[in-house]
Amino acid sequence: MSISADTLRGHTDTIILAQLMKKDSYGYEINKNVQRCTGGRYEFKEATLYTAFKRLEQGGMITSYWGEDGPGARRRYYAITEEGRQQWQESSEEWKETRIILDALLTLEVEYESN
Amino acid sequence: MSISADTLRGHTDTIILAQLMKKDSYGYEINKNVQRCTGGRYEFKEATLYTAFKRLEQGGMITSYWGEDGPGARRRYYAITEEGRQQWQESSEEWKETRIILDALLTLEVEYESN
DNA sequence: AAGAAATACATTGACAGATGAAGTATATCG
DNA sequence: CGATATACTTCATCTGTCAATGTATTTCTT
Repeated sequence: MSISADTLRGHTDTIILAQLMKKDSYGYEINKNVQRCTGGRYEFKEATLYTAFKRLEQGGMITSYWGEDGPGARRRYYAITEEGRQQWQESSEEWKETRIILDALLTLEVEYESN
Repeated sequence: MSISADTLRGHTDTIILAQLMKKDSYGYEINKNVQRCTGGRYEFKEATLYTAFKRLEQGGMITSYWGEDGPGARRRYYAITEEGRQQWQESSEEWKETRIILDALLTLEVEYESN
């Protein structure tokens, strides 16, 4: 089974931020990581990925720099900012909440209990 | 904390189908149910809700009929079709998969293990 | 009885995120 | 030498969300 994009829509930015929490990285590598982490069930379309980088950079969540000129194609590396770390923190908290709510709404087996 | 719409985008149709799995219902009631189930953390905007009904009906997932003329404003009831039930089944399976994958991607604490 | 609030549905235009498609460039492998 | 992998970029288009606006009825409040 592969995961439809609309289901993950809205999580794109947080997924990228999560990757950058570990270390600076670049588009291609991040996408390979996502593929690996999901057992090949999901990958970003290139346009989605680079659109997200632009959005995140404009929002001050990440900064970018060109990698050293080694062999191979040039890479643009991204680094998460302090603001980005906070954003990731908030988004992943929200995810935990969302998960519970969606369990309730999609299956209707249980009602959501507030704390 | 309330849940941002973008995070739930893509789940709208499945949430509605889940409600209709129980019994026929109408827009206003479904939305009140969603509010109740989420402890007030989420509700559909009206335009979103009625857009979704139209989409689902055009896709053959639901059918609709006007409620009996009782007291109160007229209500358009919706009923889930066999196709809709199958769709709900698939979508909620997908949700279980998605949940695991997003846990991995958003927190990066674990890698997704395929079966 | 008058006015506010709740119930109930519908449409339209604008906006944001995702994406197909196309393009640029280098390195590696057979 | 051609195919494939690596790596980034932009643009036009599509889809779902939603603010705004409108219609209509009933119930609650004073």
